Amino acid sequence: MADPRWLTDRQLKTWQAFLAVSSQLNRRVEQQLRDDAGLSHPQYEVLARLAAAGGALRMTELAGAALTSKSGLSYQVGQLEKTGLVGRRSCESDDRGVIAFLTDLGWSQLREAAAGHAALVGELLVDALTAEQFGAFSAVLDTLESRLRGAERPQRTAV
Amino acid sequence: MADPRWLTDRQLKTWQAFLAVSSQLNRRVEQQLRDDAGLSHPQYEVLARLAAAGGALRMTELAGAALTSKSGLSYQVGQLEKTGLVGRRSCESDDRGVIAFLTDLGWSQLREAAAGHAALVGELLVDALTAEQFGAFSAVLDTLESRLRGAERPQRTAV
DNA sequence: CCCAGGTGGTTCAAATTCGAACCACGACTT
DNA sequence: AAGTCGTGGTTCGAATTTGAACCACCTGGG
Repeated sequence: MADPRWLTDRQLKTWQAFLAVSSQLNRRVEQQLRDDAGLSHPQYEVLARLAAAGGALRMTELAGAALTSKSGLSYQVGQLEKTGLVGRRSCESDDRGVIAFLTDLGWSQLREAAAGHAALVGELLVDALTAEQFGAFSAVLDTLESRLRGAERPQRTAV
Repeated sequence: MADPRWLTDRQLKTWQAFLAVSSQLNRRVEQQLRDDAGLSHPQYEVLARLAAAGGALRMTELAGAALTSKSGLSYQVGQLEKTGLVGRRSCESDDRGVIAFLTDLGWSQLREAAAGHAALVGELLVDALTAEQFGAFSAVLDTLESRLRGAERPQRTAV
């Protein structure tokens, strides 16, 4: 193979900044959720998704954005079940299916955690940027997201 | 406390897109490194930092951008030592210190992994965006990074 | 009806992660 | 020189993560 591709300093620096920001943001959010509501970030995500879907969702749908693996999801839902924030019931139309749903306790815990979470994200991500920057950032993420979704395993470089 | 802050749909969606992109990118990179060179992403980061510093660095410096905790770093360096990619020697000027350094094998493994890594990051992050988008993205990350570094624990919301 | 193949979820073992506790040493006081 | 405090790294146990193996069930074809 010919001359392999290299990244410019700027490109490399950007990539590293992305990693650093990502790691730091996660750390902060994790800490806030832990302190405010005793939840881990993955757990909060589960609750939030359930709430966004009206309170119940099939496991597969929950696994959607793949913030975690299938088994990881099973584990977290298991933890949330132990603490009584969600419950499981089987799916009527498909006996294999399992539906996770928010309990009353789950709803209220989520409500509590959500305020602090929104405040933190607002502070770290929104307030830190100008409206213009935020718009550009948002657009870039959309682009990247769809690009990433598209080619799971780009074996072929064919255009 | 008065009316808690809420995020707009757009803001929330952006935050979620960030999480998704971050998670997906990590997954891809992890897979490439594993396939190409049998390294995990944290391990690659260690090698890359060592190389960037000329081949050796103190543990503390390595822990720098906090992609992992102190103990996590100890663990990974331990793994790399087992496979012979790095070595440890004590620091002359400070007996507490430990200096990790790249072995010859480490250099060559890194060289191999680096090409594929650069290609992948180039493809997923650089090629996916217009030059203009990339510039904006880069600027935003710089802003966020410095903002995150600044206030470790924003107890006070004072403006 | 029965079988092959695919999907939805869980379970298992192994690897990794984190924070807390810990040890050894340097720096500064007295 | 002894004492105290802060720093650099490692070690420990507990929690989490992952992919692979597995089981139960649906779907389509004989």
